[in-house]
Amino acid sequence: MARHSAQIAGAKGRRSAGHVTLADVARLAGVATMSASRALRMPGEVSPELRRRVQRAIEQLGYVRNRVAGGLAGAANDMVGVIVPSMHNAFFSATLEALARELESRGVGLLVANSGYDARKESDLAYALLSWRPRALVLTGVDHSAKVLHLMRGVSTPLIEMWDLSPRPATLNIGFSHREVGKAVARHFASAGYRKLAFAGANMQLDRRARQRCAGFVAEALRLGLQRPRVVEIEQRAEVGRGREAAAELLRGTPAVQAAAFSNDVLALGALFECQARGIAVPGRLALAGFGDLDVVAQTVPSITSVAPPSAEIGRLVGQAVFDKQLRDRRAIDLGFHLIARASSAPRR
Amino acid sequence: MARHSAQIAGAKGRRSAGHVTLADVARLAGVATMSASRALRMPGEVSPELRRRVQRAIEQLGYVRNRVAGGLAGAANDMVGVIVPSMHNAFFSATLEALARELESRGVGLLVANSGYDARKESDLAYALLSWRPRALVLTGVDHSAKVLHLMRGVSTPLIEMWDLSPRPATLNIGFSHREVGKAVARHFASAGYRKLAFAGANMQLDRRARQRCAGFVAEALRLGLQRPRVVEIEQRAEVGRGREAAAELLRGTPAVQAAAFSNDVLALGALFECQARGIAVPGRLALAGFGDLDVVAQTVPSITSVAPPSAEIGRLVGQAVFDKQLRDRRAIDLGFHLIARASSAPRR
DNA sequence: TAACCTGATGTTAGCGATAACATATCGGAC
DNA sequence: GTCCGATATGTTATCGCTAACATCAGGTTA
Repeated sequence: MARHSAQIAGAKGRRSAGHVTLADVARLAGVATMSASRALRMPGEVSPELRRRVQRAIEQLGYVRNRVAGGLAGAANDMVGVIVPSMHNAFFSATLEALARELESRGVGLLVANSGYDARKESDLAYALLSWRPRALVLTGVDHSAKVLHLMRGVSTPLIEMWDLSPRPATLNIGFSHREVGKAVARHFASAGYRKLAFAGANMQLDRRARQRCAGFVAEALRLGLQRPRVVEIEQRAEVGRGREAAAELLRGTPAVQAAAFSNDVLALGALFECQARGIAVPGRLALAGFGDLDVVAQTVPSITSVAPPSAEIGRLVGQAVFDKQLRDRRAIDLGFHLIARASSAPRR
Repeated sequence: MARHSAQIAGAKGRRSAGHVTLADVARLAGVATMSASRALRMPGEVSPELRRRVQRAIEQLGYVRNRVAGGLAGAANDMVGVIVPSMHNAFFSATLEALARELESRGVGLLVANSGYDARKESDLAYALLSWRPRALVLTGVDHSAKVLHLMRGVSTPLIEMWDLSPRPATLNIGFSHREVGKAVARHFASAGYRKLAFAGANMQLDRRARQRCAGFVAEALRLGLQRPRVVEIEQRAEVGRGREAAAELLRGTPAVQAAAFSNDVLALGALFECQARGIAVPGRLALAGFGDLDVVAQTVPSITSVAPPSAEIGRLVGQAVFDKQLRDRRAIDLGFHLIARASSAPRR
């Protein structure tokens, strides 16, 4: 490790290895390190002359601020850690993008990790992220292993949970009720005249939110006096191919299902394609509804009914909560959702 | 927030604010701070007794390692900065996921930012990421503003460029040739008997890779003696709706286009839906091909021909390059791509 | 028994920045 | 001319950890 940053001083060579430090800048500018630091962080509080000299030295040396050192020294560590179950998922990407935008505007970085819906991995990742001393830790969902909660007890980092609401939140929850989503879809089908319903969900053992949507759907159907919806569980991640299989499965059974809700638009899309391949009329013979309001489901033929979650809104609000203690002290923020009725579930007859 | 984890612990309570430090742990364990540090980082080189005592103290106090301090002290700063044009894009998500997996296995974090295809934003973000002193900086593409390159000159951080190959790489490039992709699609159409070709691309002013695919497509069509393909430029981001519009536009012209390539599967998908809506036979009246090999295009009816980029492979290799200097010294790694012929471009007649 | 390893643990001195405090410097009021 | 306060800059002491070196047993070897 290069340690001799000797600096002949008279001839001001740049350190051969490593980065330029603020002290190097200050030396070149002929001022104290602290003055250089101030010139950078509070340009309004130093003389124009000092500002100019420091600026010139910075450009000359190619100095890049070192936030690691800054973080240690007491300046807030400007980073936020986020764990999502999957980055591949368009929902979470939209949230991440909005969150990143919100944070960037205040010079805060985004440290992301994905748990792959694995609780054990989630707690490992939470530890890893906390070891960077982020300003806040953001987790997806509200059901975490005891290990994660125990971890959080030892540190002063605020925890924010997103994309779901807990019945009894122990920290800030920003999301919406997946149970209500399921109920809304069931009501929608019922009011459009469909009586024989079904629900197909992927990854429901691991994805509590999908499970909740399913439970809400079934409960509401029963409450409305319909027969208990058939539930098809797919033990894998949501993929279009799985949606096709689920649709094939639903079409096999008797009595015939009239309307099927899916835990995810990706599955609903697959179901539509399966119907197209078999020449089954949608919604005539089978009505469909998804979840997520992916760009694509509005454009299919027929277009697919879906529920739009407030993905970007969640990201934005989480970003604000990072900086706003008052906001963080609210226990739960329900951002709601929108059911968007489209051709795939047009009223019967 | 529950704060009173007071720990009467004999006499020595935990510091009222902030986190537990390694010194606290060492004190409780009755050893020197350095010994605790060693017990954590090189458990094989300390006595079992010491390891046990430190471990117990850590559990008792809920100590969480502070990598910020570690980073400053000289241990490699275990973080990698990545800038992608968009997180919403499934291609880059797959790369990020693979990269994250590769890094996590070695305890390295992923600091991500998205530039939104904006060069100015990219250079700002590059600065912000570098200020965390990452182990490496990973950028998407090979065309960066002079500002970014100037920035890199001042620091010792390795730069890795991914998802494209430069004709004269100045740093490690891990990707494939987008020009070759365009050529391959043109050849595929030609060999399937299509003579009148077209290319529709989104965001081509900003997305050099899409531009290259287009250029390759056109060049190859000409080389094969076909007439110059019609090119439709969409001045926005790729969306399914834009694909529908592009298809409508293509179907309007004369002479009739027989086969259309799209810069992105999302557009191709839209084009298929537009054809479905208008009752236009695919591939009978119009053949289609996309790029990206999204999960969904294999399942549509008819399925859509696409080019599969090595998204995950790129992430994996970038992850390896971060740790492997020898790998990094290679200038370019061409991972190639696969054209997957499907029903949407089946041979004519 | 002294000189010499060897392996385990302790001590010291930073890493690069910033908070808190100390010290100019200047103009104006008396 | 002296004293004051306001503003601008410099000094010192950390922040929490780890590299490098120092120390100290306990067992060899001659």
